[in-house]
Amino acid sequence: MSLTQQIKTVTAKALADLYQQNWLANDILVNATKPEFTGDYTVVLFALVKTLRTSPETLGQTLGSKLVSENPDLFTSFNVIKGFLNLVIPDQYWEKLIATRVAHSDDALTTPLKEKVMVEYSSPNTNKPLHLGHLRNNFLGSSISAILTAAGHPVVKTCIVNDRGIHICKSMIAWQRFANGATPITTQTKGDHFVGHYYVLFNNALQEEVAAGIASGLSKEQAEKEAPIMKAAQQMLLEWEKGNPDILALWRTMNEWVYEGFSKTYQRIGSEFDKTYYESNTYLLGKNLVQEGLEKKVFYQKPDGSVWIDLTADGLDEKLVQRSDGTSVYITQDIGLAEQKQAEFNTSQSIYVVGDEQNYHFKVLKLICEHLQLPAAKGIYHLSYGMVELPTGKMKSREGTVVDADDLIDSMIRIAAEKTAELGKVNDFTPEELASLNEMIGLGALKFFLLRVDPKKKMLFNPEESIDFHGFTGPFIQYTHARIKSILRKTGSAANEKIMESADAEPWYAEERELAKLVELFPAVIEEAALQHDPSQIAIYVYQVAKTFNSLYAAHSIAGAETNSLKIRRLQLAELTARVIKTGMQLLGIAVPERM
RNA sequence: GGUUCGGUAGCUCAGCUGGAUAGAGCAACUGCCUUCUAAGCAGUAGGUCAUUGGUUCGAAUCCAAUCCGAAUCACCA
Repeated sequence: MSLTQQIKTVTAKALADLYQQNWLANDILVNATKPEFTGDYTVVLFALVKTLRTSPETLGQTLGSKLVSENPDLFTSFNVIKGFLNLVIPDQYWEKLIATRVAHSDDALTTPLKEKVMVEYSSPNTNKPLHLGHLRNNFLGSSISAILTAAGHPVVKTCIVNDRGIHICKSMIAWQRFANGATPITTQTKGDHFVGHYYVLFNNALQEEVAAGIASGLSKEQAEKEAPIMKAAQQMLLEWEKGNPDILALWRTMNEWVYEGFSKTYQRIGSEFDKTYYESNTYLLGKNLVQEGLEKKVFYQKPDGSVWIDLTADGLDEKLVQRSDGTSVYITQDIGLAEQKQAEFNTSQSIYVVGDEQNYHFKVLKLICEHLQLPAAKGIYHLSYGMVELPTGKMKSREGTVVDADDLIDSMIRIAAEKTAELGKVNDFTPEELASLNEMIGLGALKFFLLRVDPKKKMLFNPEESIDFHGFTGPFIQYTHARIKSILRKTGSAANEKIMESADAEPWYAEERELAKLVELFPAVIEEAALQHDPSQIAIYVYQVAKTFNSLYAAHSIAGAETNSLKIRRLQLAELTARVIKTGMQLLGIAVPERM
């Protein structure tokens, strides 16, 4: 149990004894004491005063003395200021805490097994390479999976690849017309970029045709509809659906090129999946559910044959679930896939990591599944995240304002390499070690940058300013880890040393105590991040840990501590800090170096 | 227009189950490397928490209205 939880529990018990009133532990507000006051944790009394009908001062004194006298292992003293009961935790508590923690190899993961959850993320289209927005998605998806795993949930990671549809046909048409048989190999291009290039060529050609159409007197919409290359793409989609072997062969080939490119990027950024679904296999799912919905009278049919659901009672609109020509729409496929995944993995929660532009879609998806009384309905959870914007505004692939994922990663690593060379601290590294370090730092900076912000919020990426290796950044934390490791290499681990218990034990310095408090919090932080589906809480926490350690480092010598017991204490704290940083960063998908 | 989300320091972001004098990083300015890694530490300066009203012992946090911004409301995915 966490320390604050213990404080809440004993406080609730004390209140019950004193006033014969029952409080839930969680009704009691316990905060970290503000630095300007004496104490470590503070019970806020105002809320209690009302029902107990005493003054805050009286309650504080009564409660404080009872708490201290009955829990000598938790509190040494207290003071009451206004409505705040400040409690002082004894040094022995911290002494015991680090001794226990340092003896366990696993700092975070003490939680029992919980329900199985599914995380679906990444979900790329196969007509163009990944960009910055996909990176936020991938980092969030892998991080939240790691966090849930650490919190005790078995996790199934899935990915749905959008491998069919008009957008792929666009790349295919353009390739047929403009490529002259070129391939990623002949052009020495990464496959996803190669295919993306033809998507761009398609749009260029379309623009020209639309311009010509407008010039000849058509409206913009008409011109787009009538453009020959667009018609060709639509024709191709029909052929694909009919199973035209030539089209299917080209489609397979081009998708393979893309997958080859994707897998390189995925490997580099550490995205992996237990199960990959392809839309070409799943897009017909859900059709039977339309029938079922009609029978259950959840859906209704319009005269033209289209099928709808009326969600006005839920505050939404009427929503189409099947076209008048009998083909299914996006939402229908999603219902079908949700069912399939439920049947296959039977998870209690299914988390979809998808941008907030689809908030409405997922609201509808969940509602329809509920109306159909599908087993999957309850567990659907949309982990909605905000768009990544540039100083110039939203990224638009058509306008060429996207930040390409591979390019960005390369440039982050290049900058890391420049910085590493400039500092010259690892000149003895082999070229391989150096490359791996720079990759660690460059990717660490990028991942941390994208994960340190609350997922729900949109965020701004400024290429000039966002690439920073100082302050609240990945490299800062990696650096702190390397720094600790450097000390431990020189002194050896103190994990197995025992601090002599003596009456005149060294008192704890403020910096040491702050660090111990943070270390104590780690499991609770993981729990909360898992509950909120929010990696940024881990990022903020790990940063605090690193910062606090650096303050301690600057204020007190660790290896050269004044006494042996102080030295052991600080070494153990340092070792725990390194471990917390390492596991914490792992939860963000970020590796941490021994030296940098 | 409806719905949803957001507006906190020059910039990027924390804080939001109501609690003590609103915090970090970047940028600016001062100091600190002859012993543990200066990708660091300590400090200065920077705020009408969009606005107005309400709820109460207490509001950045809750409620209402207004202003500004974004997303969405397709027989697209």
